[in-house]
Formats: sequence, structure tokens, C-alpha cells
Amino acid sequence: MGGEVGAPAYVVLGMLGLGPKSGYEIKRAVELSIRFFWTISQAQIYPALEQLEAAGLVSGRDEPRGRRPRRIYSITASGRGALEDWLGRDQSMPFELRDIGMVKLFFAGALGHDEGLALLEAVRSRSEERVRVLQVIEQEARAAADEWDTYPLLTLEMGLAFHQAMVDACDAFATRVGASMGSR
Amino acid sequence: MGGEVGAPAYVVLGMLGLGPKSGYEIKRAVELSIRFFWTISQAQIYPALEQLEAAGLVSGRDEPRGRRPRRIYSITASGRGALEDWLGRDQSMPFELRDIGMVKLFFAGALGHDEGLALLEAVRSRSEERVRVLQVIEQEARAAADEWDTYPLLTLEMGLAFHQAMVDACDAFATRVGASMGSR
DNA sequence: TTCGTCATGTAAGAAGTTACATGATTTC
DNA sequence: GAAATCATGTAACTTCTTACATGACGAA
Repeated sequence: MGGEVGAPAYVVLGMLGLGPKSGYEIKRAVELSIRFFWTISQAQIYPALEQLEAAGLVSGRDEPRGRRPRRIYSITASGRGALEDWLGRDQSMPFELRDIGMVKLFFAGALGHDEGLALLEAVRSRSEERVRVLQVIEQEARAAADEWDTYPLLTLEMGLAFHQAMVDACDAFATRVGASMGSR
Repeated sequence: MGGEVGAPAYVVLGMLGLGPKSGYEIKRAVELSIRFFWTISQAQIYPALEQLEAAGLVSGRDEPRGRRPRRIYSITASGRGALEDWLGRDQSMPFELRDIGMVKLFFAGALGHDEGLALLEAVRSRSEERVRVLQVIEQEARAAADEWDTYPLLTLEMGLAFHQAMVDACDAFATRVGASMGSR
């Protein structure tokens, strides 16, 4: 009792490990960085912050901007310990993928030839689009340098690599089936 | 009113499109095929079957095995129509990835050099393991031939391709950082 | 003065999982 | 005769999302 914080709380803790932030800023930071492999809603953040503070892993202080209330949280020494501990624990890290697109492809045999290929193209272009977005972020990241240090850059590269792999798999399949696809 | 079935129900419908099955068999079929990109629990399947039957998309008939009760569901003509319709709708197909491993990697800067590399290795070996499992399934699939027709095989290849891409990204990073990794 | 952003908080609901309950049949 | 598998069903719980409520500040 007392302890036992879940994954969302550790994500919040991790973000505070990069620097003091308000709940609002944490939400923004997630949107700007890990959103492609983790999401968190506002309604999770504020309770998580309370939990973390109660456990002594973060400390918050009020820093209102004018008359607008604001509370900035910082990671504590024991919070840093808990974070490192969590990162180090080789607890099960299930790769959770929930993809309607792949499900549909799996069932695409129920479709006619052309409709099947249209579905394939939809899945392909979805990943292609994701690759484009990630490439833009990559440009900005390399320009900004420090903000995105090596590990965040790695997760970016991983996202790029596997969506590119999906595009390639679609193209290989289309070639096998003998359809023209992806003009690029 | 009546309609408006969700994704889980369509997954059940898709499985019945491959042949009549009991709820129990549907669960098993999911475990044997799409489990890497979709899961469904027993507690979802039986209500979904009721829903689908009420909507006239499947029809169930009792086929007890001895004294053990059993209900086999078959897709109806209008069920097949609804399935094709769903597969064809280019409704948003968000790629939902929820991966604690990548989250941890993102925050790995909080760790020392060695601990960071250990985490990297954990993520790498997780995907490598998945590649191994998928390769075994691929062998069986190519041997069994018909059961796994082209589209299911495609989703298999996609899984293989992107986990291999993750492994490669880990190796590339490890090389960049100048550590020896992945002896393969 | 209106709109977008900053900022926090929560109530209600959807979606999904776990766990239990029950019992027949098959396999070792 | 014990254990695994077949088979269905559901109650309770957790987790997460959506939506609303409130209000200050800055820019147009």
C-alpha cells in the first residue's frame, strides 16, 4: 500500500526526469515525443502527479503566472532512483500492437482482387505517410541537436525503420501478385 | 438501434467468414493467427456473437458433442456483405502501438552507459525472439499451404519485416555507440 | 472582444481484462 | 482418477477516453 504506481505514472516521472514541468507541459511533451508509441490523456496525468507526490518521487510547488494558477513538479532524488529502477527492471515489456489495418489485410481474401489491392494500398500509404512525418521530425531533431539526445533519436529511427519495413513488405507483396504499386 | 457493431464483432465476423466455428474455436483461431496484432478475450466473443446474430449477420445452431453443449455459428449472406463492406470502408485505420520498451529506451539517458546498453539489448532480444517465433510459423504456413493463403501470409511477412527492422535499428545504434552487440 | 492557448480538474462512460462458475470429455 | 482440454457464460474490476466545467492570459 502506498507504492505500486503503474506505467502511466512512470511515463510522467520520466518526463519530469528531463526537467521540471507542469501537468500541461507534460501532456505537450508526450505529444511532441513519444506519441507514436505511447499516449496519455490529461485525465491520467493529474492523478498520477498526486500519486507520485504522495510517494515522494516528485515535489510540486505553485508558480502562478500572474493570476493564473500553475503547479510545477520536479523529480526528487528518490524519484530519480525509482525511475532508474523501473528502467532497469527487465520486467516483461510486451510489444502491444493493435492494428485494424493488419486485421483487415488478414481477412482481405474475402474481397475481390481489386478491392484487396486497394486495401493493401491503404495500409501502405498509411505507413508511408508516417515515414514522411517521422522524417520531418528527424530533420528538426538533428538541427536542434541537444534537446533530442541519442536515445530519443534511436526511438525515432526505430519508428522510421519499421514503418519503412511495412511499406517494403506491401511493395514486395504487390510485386508478387503482379500489380503496379507505389510509383516512388 | 440495431446496427453499429464495433471492431471486435467484425473480427469475429471475419473469422466466421473463414468457416463455421464455435465461440471457443474463434478464440483459438485468433490465438493461432492474428494474435500479434489483435487480441480478443472470451468475455468479448460471446456477447459479440449474440450481437451479430441479432443483426442477422451470422446464424448459430446447436451442435452438442455428446452431452456437452456447443453452438456453431456460420456467416450469412448479409454477414458476408457486411464484412466486405467493412473491409472496403477506408475508415481511419489508426496504427496503435503501445510499447513500454520504446518508452524506456526513450528515457534511457537517465541510465548509466552500461545500464542503457542492457536495456537496448533487452529490447533487441525481444524483437529477435519474435522474429524467431514468426519464422517457425512461416515454415509451418508454407508447408500447410492452403490454410494460410496469400493475405494471412502477408501479415506474417509484415510482422517479420518490422521486428527485423527493430533488431537492425538496435544494432546500428549499438555500432554507433561503439558497443559490441548481437553476435549473429 | 473574440479566439487560441495556458492551466487544472473531474464525472461519466466505453472498452477490455481477469477471474470465477459450471460441467462434459479426452488423454495420460 | 487426475489433469488437460472443450465449451459457455458472466460479475467485478481496471484502464483509459471523452467531455464538460472553469477561468486567466495574450494576440488579433
